[in-house]
Amino acid sequence: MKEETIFNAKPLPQIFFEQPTLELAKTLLGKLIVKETDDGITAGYIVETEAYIGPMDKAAHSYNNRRTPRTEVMFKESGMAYTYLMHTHCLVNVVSGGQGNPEAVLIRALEPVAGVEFMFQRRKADSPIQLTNGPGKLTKAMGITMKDYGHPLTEPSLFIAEGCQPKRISSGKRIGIDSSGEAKDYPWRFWITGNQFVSRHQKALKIFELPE
DNA sequence: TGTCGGATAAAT
DNA sequence: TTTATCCGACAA
Repeated sequence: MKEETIFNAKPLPQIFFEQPTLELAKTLLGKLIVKETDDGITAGYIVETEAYIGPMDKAAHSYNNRRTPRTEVMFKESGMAYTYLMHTHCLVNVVSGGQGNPEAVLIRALEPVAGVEFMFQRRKADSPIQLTNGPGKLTKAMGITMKDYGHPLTEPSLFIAEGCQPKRISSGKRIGIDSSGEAKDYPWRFWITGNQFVSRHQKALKIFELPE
């Protein structure tokens, strides 16, 4: 698996991104995210996501269809990268919801698969677990920056590929949005049940068993 | 636990 | 011009 998997990894087609945001947030789990830079390739399985459904979600930057230079890409077609800065950190989302409907899925944690040596070069960490177990950590480890804003994830040098199918998915409240009114309790955080690379442990509100 | 960093956008 | 944010490093 590893290098050969990556070498052969092909971007998923556009149609993959054209599913409802909550479905996409779940089906992204276990998929491979791949980034190519001058250093080489890094890749990891997505193990944690959060859905943001702009028009009715107070926690989303695009709440109430708020349209600014920052959120502009969320109004475009599904499958683009929405990167933004949170203090000093870059975070990456997958745009969803279709053109004119500003929704997105935040990538919150990865299980490193390839290019771990490059990740350690970019980030100080004691173990591979610490390398990509948070939304700001994984972008730094993979070299994802604001230059990736608006990049279609169906094409190199930043794309999503087939990975592995999780057996169980947990859902719970999203992280870090405590001042977003009723939206703070929406169960729109998803993670692979039991995975070591998830950013923060939390009691699951619901567990989904997936077919083989 | 708490502080601070320093882009973007809302609130004042 | 001030405050808040989908976070993380470090101090204590």
